[in-house]
Amino acid sequence: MKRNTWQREAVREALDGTGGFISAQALHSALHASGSPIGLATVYRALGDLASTGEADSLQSPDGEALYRACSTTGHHHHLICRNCGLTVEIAADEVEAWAKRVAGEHGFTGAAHVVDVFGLCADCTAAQRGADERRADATANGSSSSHPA
Amino acid sequence: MKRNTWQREAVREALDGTGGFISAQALHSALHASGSPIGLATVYRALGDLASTGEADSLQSPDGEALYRACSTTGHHHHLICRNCGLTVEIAADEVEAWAKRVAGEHGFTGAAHVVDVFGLCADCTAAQRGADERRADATANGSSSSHPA
DNA sequence: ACTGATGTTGACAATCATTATCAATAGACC
DNA sequence: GGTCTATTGATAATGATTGTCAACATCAGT
Repeated sequence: MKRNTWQREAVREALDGTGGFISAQALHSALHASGSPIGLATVYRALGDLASTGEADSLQSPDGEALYRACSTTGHHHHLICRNCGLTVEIAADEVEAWAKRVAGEHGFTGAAHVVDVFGLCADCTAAQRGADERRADATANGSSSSHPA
Repeated sequence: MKRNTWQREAVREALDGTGGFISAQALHSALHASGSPIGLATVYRALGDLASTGEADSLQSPDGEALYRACSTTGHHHHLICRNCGLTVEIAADEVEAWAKRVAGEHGFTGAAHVVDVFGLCADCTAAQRGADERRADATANGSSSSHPA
């Protein structure tokens, strides 16, 4: 049988209280910081459960960490994520759904699923960044790798 | 200075000889199997280099592994990947590019980048699967998790 | 409220991918 | 060939995640 424990609730609430995506480790730290003695393994389990129930979305950060987020829509949707502050906006993408299905079909693929996420700098971070850029004029290119996203 | 070593060539060729995406570990095993004494660390380094040069694309598998692939187009493109056999088709997605840029703009985001990949079953695997489904009538739902892709 | 069966927890060990270390090696240019 | 130094590779180190298992807490029935 499925039991309700304060630990699971704690994880759910902590996740709700977070604007964007957060890693299991970070969420555990946050909970600890706010006085909860919850164990790391439990956080992982709770997040896994939430993700499989559809109550939370998960994605892989470019450095291989799993990130979770409590989403308002239980249905299908995508994300627009600020790569600086983590602010996340849920977006519908009917066009893209259709496109994915069509492209898959054109190549004989069935059971099409897709991963679609947009990363960028939110308005606030863009402003902050611009300020920073003006202050320092070092033209050093950023060394970030992560080829695929573009 | 940048030196040319047979190791880097070996990795490049092994990657070229692979249809779809492959993990660093798997590529290393493959190289070993074909008699190359190349070291694991070197495979990681070579793949990292290829990825940062744009000669290879990389993405995160749902279980947190980094997968690499030698792509014909050095420019920007996306992938249609068979989740069963790994067959990969490169696809252009101008519509999606435009969509991503527009959505980002609508929410005040700048520097929009995106991750767009379509997973499915290729024609061959679909056929094979259908055959298998007919043979066994166990209606057990698949237990796969991985919430987000849809 | 009491109790028993069992789902759940949490500390820790184990695993797995990836990165760092560093002495030995081998390209590139003379 | 000789020198300089980027590169290699065996191994240790790191970091995220999962497995283990005894102790515990929850829920249903009383």
